[in-house]
Amino acid sequence: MNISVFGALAEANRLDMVELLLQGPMSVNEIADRLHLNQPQTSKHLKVLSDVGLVEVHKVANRRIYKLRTRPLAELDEWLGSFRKLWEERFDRLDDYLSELQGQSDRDAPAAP
Amino acid sequence: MNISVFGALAEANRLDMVELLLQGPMSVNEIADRLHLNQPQTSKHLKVLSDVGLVEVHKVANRRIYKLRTRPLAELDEWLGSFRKLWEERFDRLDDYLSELQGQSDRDAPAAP
DNA sequence: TAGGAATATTCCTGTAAAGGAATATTATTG
DNA sequence: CAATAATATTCCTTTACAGGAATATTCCTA
Repeated sequence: MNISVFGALAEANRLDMVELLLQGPMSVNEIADRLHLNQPQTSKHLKVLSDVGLVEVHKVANRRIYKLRTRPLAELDEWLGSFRKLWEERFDRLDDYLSELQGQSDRDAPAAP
Repeated sequence: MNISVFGALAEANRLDMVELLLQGPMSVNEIADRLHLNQPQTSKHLKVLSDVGLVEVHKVANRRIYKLRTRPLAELDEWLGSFRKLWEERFDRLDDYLSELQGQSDRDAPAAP
């Protein structure tokens, strides 16, 4: 898992951008307008997103069209896969750990409290 | 989506902690040892994880056992769901957007320059 | 209750990063 | 080529935060 993706998404405006771009590719000014940001900030944030591969740019005449890239999100999804069993199957090794802590002596453990 | 989760995971040691805790609940010193961190740093990072709900603590005698919480990860998974179609079905609204930009006038567009 | 684990907290410092404002750059169009 | 639209970059200031070191706290045990 590329940790920089988390860093990029850890900023509110950038998270908004990513969600906005779900609607489709968009120019800088369009993004700025929709999110009520000024243009320089928008460009800066887009650069961060671009650096971590969350968006790609396409030059079209005067404008730069930013488009969401699926790859990093797919990788995030994959990473989450390791954890998915945590909530799909009941996962609670706490009890195991606790009895392990106590020297796992008492063989006849009590039922679930 | 709670953005603070991204913030918490945006730090390498904390990401390591979360992945480590996938193996099961663990005490502070155990975590510190395994990740080659000192105890104070470990406690600090665990506090951050705890504040965003990624872990929960159980007091056992002298120790504090930290355990992964599924909720925020499940929510992250759910959030990702909005994007999942991006890579599952082909998703490329760029062409649509481009022709939309050009006023969709010229029906017979030229090939790539 | 004193001593000692296990853990949390505080203080300090350096650094990364966000926002504002101004300016530079690139490309279009007349 | 001049003027202008669209976007990127730079400079500055402020703030958040990670790491180190020291210390406080909590809880067990003899």
